[in-house]
Amino acid sequence: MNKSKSKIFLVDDHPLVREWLTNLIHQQPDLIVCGESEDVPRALQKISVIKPDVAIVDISIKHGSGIELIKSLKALHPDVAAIVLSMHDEKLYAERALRAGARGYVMKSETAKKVIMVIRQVLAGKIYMSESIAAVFAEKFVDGRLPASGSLVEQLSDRELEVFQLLGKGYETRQVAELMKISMKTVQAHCSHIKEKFKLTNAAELLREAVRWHENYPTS
Amino acid sequence: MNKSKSKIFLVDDHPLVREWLTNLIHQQPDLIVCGESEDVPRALQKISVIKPDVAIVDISIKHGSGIELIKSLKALHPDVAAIVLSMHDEKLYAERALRAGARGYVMKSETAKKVIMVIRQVLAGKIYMSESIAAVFAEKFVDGRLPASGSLVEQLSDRELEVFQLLGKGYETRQVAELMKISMKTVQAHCSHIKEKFKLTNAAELLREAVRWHENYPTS
DNA sequence: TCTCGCATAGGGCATTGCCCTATGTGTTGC
DNA sequence: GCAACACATAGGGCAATGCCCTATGCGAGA
Repeated sequence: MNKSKSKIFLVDDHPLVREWLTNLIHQQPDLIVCGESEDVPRALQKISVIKPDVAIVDISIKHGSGIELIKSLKALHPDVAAIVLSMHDEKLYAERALRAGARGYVMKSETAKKVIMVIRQVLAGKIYMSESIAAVFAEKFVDGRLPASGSLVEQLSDRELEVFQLLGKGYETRQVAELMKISMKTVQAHCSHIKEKFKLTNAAELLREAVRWHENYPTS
Repeated sequence: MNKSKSKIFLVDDHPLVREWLTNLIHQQPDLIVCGESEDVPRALQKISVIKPDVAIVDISIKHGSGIELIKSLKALHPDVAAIVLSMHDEKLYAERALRAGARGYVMKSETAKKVIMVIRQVLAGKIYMSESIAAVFAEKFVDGRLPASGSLVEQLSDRELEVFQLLGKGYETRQVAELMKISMKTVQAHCSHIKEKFKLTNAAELLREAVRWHENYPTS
């Protein structure tokens, strides 16, 4: 049955990007786009029906983060290989994504050729990451303990980072809770942990740092 | 000379997006991509030679912001109409972009059809913005006649500005009150007035604006 | 003088911040 | 395989703050 094409599912809230990917993939004789979705809940729903071979996921999608989707995928559909397609610099998210279970990480600034190459590698059972990310991983293997050599933000857990980003956009605690679909209490707990990690003493300083960071690394 | 197509110049550091736009534009009989660039300096250089009709600019490009590019374009090549194509929520940047001289603002989450529509509107000499952004502008025109030239901060009274700056530094209301040797109640009143003037709805947004302003205009 | 913006501040209720506790779930280490 | 740990989740409870309304004194203009 070599005739059957490998099925790719797209999760991205930019129609632009979905169109581009669809075109690109349909130019390949052995690949086909079997579905797409704009948000996490519908992505999970469709994927459980369609059972694609690969899911290409944008990190910063509406209604839940791409990282959460990848974790869910790994738990619910371990046969579906996730590839992250992000517009963000890989240093910020690649490690989190791969830890969450992604099998590839490509930036949107890469060429079309490379995207296809990554899909093929992942279909072949390999994991793709850029040389620079591979170097970071290797270093951490050798070194062992990782005392957050880069920015403090790397010390944050995935959910803490999400809260931090939303705060940076100017959302209140209540709004963050609604967006993340969790209790305000949990958001407050995340805030508390972020403050500990960053050695901040009050909510105003947390807000300031979140906004500062957001100014330098705008997300979605 | 109806044969000559309108020339579009692309400034975006994502090859993906440039490819997509090029394809899209070349499907139109009256439009053509006349050049592209990944960063601000080379964009300015090429534009001064090519003299396109429209420049489509990503806000968050490497090596200088899109806003700065638009300001330069307006100063150096006022005949080149700038359209911002951003992946960021318009509330965050649309106003800044339009103030800087952009004649259109489209999010990358819009459809291809809309992008082309905006290009055509701008070529026709119109300014395009979404309904929600237009509403914000209209409100500001009707409600408060804005000195426009320069920052909104000029609308603030002296004490309000002091509060605003201290908030931007990450002080809490209580600390601001202590530093200014006034009651917390007064600080809250100042905050309330600032929020009115800036049309902010809650304390988190006020904090965000204060920090942003502080980042751009550091005081003492 | 009357009005208007500004700075000051209190009252009062809803909301939030902040500290403590707690549970379930992975992961890591032995 | 069990213990320890980090993480995500969330409730309880009190103090602090946010936010709306009201109020006073002051100076600048009409």
